[in-house]
Amino acid sequence: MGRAPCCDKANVKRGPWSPEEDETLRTYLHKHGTIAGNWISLPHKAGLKRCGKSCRLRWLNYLRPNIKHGGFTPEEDNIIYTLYQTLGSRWSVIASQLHGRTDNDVKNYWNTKLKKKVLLHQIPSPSPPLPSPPPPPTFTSNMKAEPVETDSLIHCYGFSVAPTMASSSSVTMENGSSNSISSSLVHWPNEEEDVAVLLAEFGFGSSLNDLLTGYGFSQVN
DNA sequence: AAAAAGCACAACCGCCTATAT
DNA sequence: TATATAGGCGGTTGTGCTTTT
Repeated sequence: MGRAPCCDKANVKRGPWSPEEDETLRTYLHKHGTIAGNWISLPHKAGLKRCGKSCRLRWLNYLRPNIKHGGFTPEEDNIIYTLYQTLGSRWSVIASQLHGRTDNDVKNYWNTKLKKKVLLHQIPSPSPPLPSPPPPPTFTSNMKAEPVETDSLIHCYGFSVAPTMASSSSVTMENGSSNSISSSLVHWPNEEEDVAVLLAEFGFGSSLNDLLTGYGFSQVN
């Protein structure tokens, strides 16, 4: 049995949002907030003939305050390119490092413009090519993290990055052998959200310093 | 001026994950 | 522990605008 659809597609409006619908959604969310109730029931409560997912997307990508559209700066180009090289197409993580940008915006920008710029070498390569990450391990037990504080500043592609907490964990493989995984919460300067995925995903079997060095970071004392 | 092609971006689709029951 | 459900995400498509022929 497949998953039940999130809404009755025959009875919801699709396609571009009208200014009236935008205003209805904006007014409702200003009054009730985005966490009151849930997105699925929101359209009915707000009086919209839309799928809840569509409302969520419209709010997050267009109506939310402080959203920036278009006009990406060269600095933003570099950030996107750098993070794309490191993380791949993890647009939500990349967008979280750019104030006011949405994952959809960054994704569209990459697919329509930035990718071509890179092919035409209009974006300077910021560092030697990154090594291929090892394949992700398969876990058979829960990880136990042991936080290790580190206060070293690290430089990468022109960014100063401070790993606020490194952790090493013991993991048992399917074949019974054990190994360790290093991860770090990386805080981008002037950003509220940490990039926890940067090292955790690829860090299997290496120390934190080995990882950082391997990915083009150089330590600054 | 009209048609075709290209482009930008909003929106949808379906899968995966987290969480509640 | 299993199942159902909502949220979140990345890939893809649709649509309208602009540029080219």
